[in-house]
Amino acid sequence: MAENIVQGLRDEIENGIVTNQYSPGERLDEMQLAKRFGVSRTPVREALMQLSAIGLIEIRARRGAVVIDPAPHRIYEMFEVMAELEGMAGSLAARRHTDADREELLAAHAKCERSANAEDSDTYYYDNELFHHAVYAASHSGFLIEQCTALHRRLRPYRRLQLRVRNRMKTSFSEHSAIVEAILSGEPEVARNLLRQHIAVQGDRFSDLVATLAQRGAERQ
Amino acid sequence: MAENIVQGLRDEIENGIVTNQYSPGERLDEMQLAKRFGVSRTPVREALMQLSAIGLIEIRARRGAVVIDPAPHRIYEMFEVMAELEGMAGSLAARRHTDADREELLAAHAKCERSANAEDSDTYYYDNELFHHAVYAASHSGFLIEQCTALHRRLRPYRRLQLRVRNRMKTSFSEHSAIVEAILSGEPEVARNLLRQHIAVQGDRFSDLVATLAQRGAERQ
DNA sequence: GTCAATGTTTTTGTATACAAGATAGCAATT
DNA sequence: AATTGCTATCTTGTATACAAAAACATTGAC
Repeated sequence: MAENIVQGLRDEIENGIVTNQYSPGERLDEMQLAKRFGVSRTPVREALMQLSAIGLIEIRARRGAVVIDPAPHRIYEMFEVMAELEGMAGSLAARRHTDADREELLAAHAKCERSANAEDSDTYYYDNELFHHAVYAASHSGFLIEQCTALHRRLRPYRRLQLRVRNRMKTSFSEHSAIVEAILSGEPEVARNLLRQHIAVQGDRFSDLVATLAQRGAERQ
Repeated sequence: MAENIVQGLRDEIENGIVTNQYSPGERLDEMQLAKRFGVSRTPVREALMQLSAIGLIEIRARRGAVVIDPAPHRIYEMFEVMAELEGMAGSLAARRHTDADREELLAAHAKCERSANAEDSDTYYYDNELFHHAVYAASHSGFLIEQCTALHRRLRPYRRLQLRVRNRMKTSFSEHSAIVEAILSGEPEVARNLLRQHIAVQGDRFSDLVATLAQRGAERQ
């Protein structure tokens, strides 16, 4: 579990939250986690502290930590900001990408094509992450890459839900094609707008999101 | 120092970093901080953990915490992202602002005018923060407000430095006027672009930034 | 039978103790 | 005189202990 216990705990718990193993609203008991991972409360507390700083859990004074359960409109807002940041990354990528970036982007895009054709949503989910990271990397802005990566992580659970919607994979892939085209042909504003559209949860996609959230809530009961 | 010790320590230390009391690169000794604030190492460690998650300090395994010393180009990247987020806030504000938002914005703008005319850079620094927060608030996107506020905080030390540059206050204020105009007359794209320009560290302003950073470095010696 | 009050238990918050790794200083050898 | 290796000390990382607050249950009264 990594050389650093706290780091490892943080990742482990974060993963548990992202994979819905710890559900939104669930209380995270320090002692329980400590016993489960075979450590004392101290590193557990420090890991929770970090998750709280990231915004994944909330620590209320003397009442312990609970997994944050954001309202649908808040998730919408998060996607809205993500859309803007990815648009920015795409715009910079169109201007700054190197040959190596080009290869990375095309490779990720090819992987997405395979998994989309195979209708394999788990693999597509993973390949899609590769694709987006390739765009971030091509922006060559270290800080932007960090911000995008962090927000992308935080939105993981919902992104996964969205893939359940019918045909979303195919649509997503064809949007990717246009994005690749815009970036590689060096059109910053086109790339920005396409990425914005690609990420934003607009129109029907918002009701889809709310519906899948409700479904997940029901599955938990 | 707040009801929550850890929270208080975090703010206190963060403030120390922002005001350059703890200089970039400086080692933060847990025992020293504990003695200074009259608490044990435990809450100090937890506060440092949080600062590390925010990105203000770096904790290297078994080597303690040091204040992060970002390279100029990284600060530039941070302003670049800030420009984009503020642009987004301005765009949303132009579409969504209420009468109350309008009052807030105009009030903050008037305060800026007074402090700019008085050539009082300390007051202007503060009123300028009010103004930008008024823009964030008018966006009515809770998540965006949080992100903007967090990044704004992190950029505080450099923002302060920039006001030292000759005439920056007057220029800043006249840019504010155009921004207010665009937001209140409901022109999202104009507001976005004006805010982007207002924040971005472009052209001469980048060399000004590097110069003032160097100056501050010299003052520390 | 229900509500309230009090006592118990559980859990968080902080302090301290202990272990292990890193740094620095000193000595010895080349 | 410089470099390397060893030892001592200092600092971090983790565990445990103790205090205080909140949740919970039990008992008694209406």
